Amino acid sequence: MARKPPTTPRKKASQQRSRATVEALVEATARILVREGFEKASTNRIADVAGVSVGSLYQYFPSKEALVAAVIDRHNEAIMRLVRAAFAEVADLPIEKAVRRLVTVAIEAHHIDPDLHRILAEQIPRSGHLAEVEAYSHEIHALVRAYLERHRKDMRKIDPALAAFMCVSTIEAIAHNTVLNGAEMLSEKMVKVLVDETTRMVVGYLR
Amino acid sequence: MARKPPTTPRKKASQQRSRATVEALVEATARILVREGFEKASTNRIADVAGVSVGSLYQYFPSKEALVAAVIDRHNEAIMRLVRAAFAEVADLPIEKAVRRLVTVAIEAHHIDPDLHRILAEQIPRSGHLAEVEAYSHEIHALVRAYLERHRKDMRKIDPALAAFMCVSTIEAIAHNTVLNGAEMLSEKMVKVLVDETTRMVVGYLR
Amino acid sequence: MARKPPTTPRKKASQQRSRATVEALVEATARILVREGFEKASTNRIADVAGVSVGSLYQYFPSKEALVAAVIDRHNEAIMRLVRAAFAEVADLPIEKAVRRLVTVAIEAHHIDPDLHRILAEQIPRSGHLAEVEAYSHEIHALVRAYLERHRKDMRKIDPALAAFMCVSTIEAIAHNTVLNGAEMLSEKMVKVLVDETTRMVVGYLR
Amino acid sequence: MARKPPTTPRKKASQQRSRATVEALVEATARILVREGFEKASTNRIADVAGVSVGSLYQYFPSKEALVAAVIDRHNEAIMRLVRAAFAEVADLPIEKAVRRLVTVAIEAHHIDPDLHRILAEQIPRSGHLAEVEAYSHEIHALVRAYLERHRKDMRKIDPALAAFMCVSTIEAIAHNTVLNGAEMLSEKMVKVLVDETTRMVVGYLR
DNA sequence: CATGAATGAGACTTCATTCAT
DNA sequence: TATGAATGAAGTCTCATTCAT
Repeated sequence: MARKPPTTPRKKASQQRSRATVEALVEATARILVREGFEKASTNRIADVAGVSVGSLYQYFPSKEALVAAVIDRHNEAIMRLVRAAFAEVADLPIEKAVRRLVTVAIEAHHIDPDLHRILAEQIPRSGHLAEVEAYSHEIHALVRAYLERHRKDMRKIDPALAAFMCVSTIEAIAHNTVLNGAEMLSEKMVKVLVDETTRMVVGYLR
Repeated sequence: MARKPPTTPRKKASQQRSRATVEALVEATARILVREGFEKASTNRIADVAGVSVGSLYQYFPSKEALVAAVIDRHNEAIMRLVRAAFAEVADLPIEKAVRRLVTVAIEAHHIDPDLHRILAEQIPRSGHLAEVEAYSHEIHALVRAYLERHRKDMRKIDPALAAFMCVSTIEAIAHNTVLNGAEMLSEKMVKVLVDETTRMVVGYLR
Repeated sequence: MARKPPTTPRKKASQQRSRATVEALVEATARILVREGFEKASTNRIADVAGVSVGSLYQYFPSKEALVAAVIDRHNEAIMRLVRAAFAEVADLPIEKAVRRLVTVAIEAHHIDPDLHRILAEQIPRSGHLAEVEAYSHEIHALVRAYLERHRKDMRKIDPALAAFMCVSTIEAIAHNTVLNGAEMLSEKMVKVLVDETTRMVVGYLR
Repeated sequence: MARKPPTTPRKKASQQRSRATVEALVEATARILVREGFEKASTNRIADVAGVSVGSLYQYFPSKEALVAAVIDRHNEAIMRLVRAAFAEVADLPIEKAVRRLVTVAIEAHHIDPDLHRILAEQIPRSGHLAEVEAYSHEIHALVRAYLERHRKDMRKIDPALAAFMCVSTIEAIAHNTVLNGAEMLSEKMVKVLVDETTRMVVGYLR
């Protein structure tokens, strides 16, 4: 077993069939991860579920890690699409409105695929892709910080980096716990209440 | 779906030698988890590091899971000792003072063994240990809720369970991120700032 | 009570190479059973003798039991080929001739691979293989019973199932003991005498 | 692990407590063999069930094999007590009566502890005690042969050794199959029928 | 390019036996 | 002599990865 197998996709999947295969593999990995857990996600099983041979799997992904990395990436990209859009929307909105929107998006983002989210949260450290994931984290902090600096005059005096850290930590945690803690808190109404509360907490903090 | 191997210790260590062995095994597990990661924590390696034979390992722990469970428990117990003491101290203090103390304790608790904490939080497969961990989580929520109910007259009207959820999520997240984000935020002064900020956020929210 | 690991082959050997591997594994198992006994028949050793890797073994057989089951089956199938042919031959023969032929075949059948036969009879844990073995046993009883019913008019009045039980037990035991008791009783002449005696016993019983 | 550990009892169990311990160990072994199978009969488990420590087990039995051997011996002795008594009773009886009694005893003997009998039949080859067991087998053949020689004038001309082989094989097989085939054939009446039939077969053969 | 048979290191676990107390 | 903790060889089985076809 090679100590550090590469984790970047092997080729550009230039042809159509290739792309379909790659997609099938990533999808199969995600599904197995969610439905059967990390332990069961062997490369043979993944290839099987994807409907291709192990050989083909290794044609496109140099290692199992690379496959998991691709799943992580796909999921994070989906989240980031929501998040980036929300920040664009919100750039000129007043604090209260902006925060409310961002909190809502945070919860929505955790709803994209909660089970996958939970599994990936566990697997990321093992996947050797902390760096990529931290890039997303940094991006979010930067977005928040940019918003805060832009609206600094409507807030109390506070270091923007520190405030960003506080806000991101808080919102992320509440969204995470809300969604991952399962069915008990998922009613429409409950979500609305949580958005209200979180907004109140963050806005109160910033002012 | 999954077979559930037991995760409770196999026999009580009655003699002195036994207790030393058990202790050595748990300690070795924790050390390997921290220094080499979950993947490397094989039963043979654990026994090796503990200076005993695999046979002895299985004399006291019915599975690898049970060993990890013991580590989790030991760590959570250490945290809970701090936390319970803090709540006892704080029971009659006014909100501001109480929150400040609890935030401080949260950060201290994450400092008990930050590396182990990180591993346990990130790298341990949740399945199988959920029960143990949730028990502690519930206890903390209950403690916070009890405090809030006791001091309800000094706060705005708010559902105690909901408020507990908000406060625990927030404080826990900030403490977690503060400690786990590594060396950059660990200065005495920085910690004080973070305690101030978190206290302000939570107190502002409750009033 | 006991978990029941599967004992049926894991996948059909579709390609030629596969079939050779499967064959080699079953053959190796039989050889080790005979030459070194059940205890020595570890999966690693079997794979080794078969000239393949353990991995390949588990590609085709889900457990050690399954391998043993395959050996049993192969042996029983070989026996049953003789036995079925003999019953076909004998269907219309008069009792004396028929019994003589069947006794002879019973001894021949035990000669197919006497050492393997002994091991299978004596040393294989019954649990798990009972089903397969009983199927053959039932088939033999049914064949005998069918013959007896067909020739009922040449015999005394007797329950065919009971008579089948008596005849099969007797013939099987004598053939078994004859062959397994080793070299001392294997002379041509001795076999003839034993066939005579057994025939006399059984025919005398039926008439 | 020593290649060939001794299988004879280590000491004479001269004292009373010793004898009780030895008895408890043999009994525990038999019970585990019957109730949980050979696989579960580990020395630790045996000691546990016997209510003594493993250390004590090895005080009295030099190996697990020796323990199994003791069980085999105890069981065979019990059988042989019946058998010897029966032959004594039968020595001067006419053939028909004698055979009937011996067949009955054979079935009774198999009833002493059928489950243990079945397990032991499997384990004897592994136990390295074939020799002792064959001694019993020889004894039985000798007893039958002696009877046959004594009553030779009431039979057709036949080699006594051969006739003994035929009779023992037949009676043993029928008794074995009758008892081991389980509940379906155990009614009082059925046993009587089987005794009748077996007697008829054997007597018919001898005359 | 695809296939899937083959590989083999290594993980987990058991158990007969020894030996310090 | 009894105890039971400790040992470690050995067994079963999995799975990431390679490579002949």
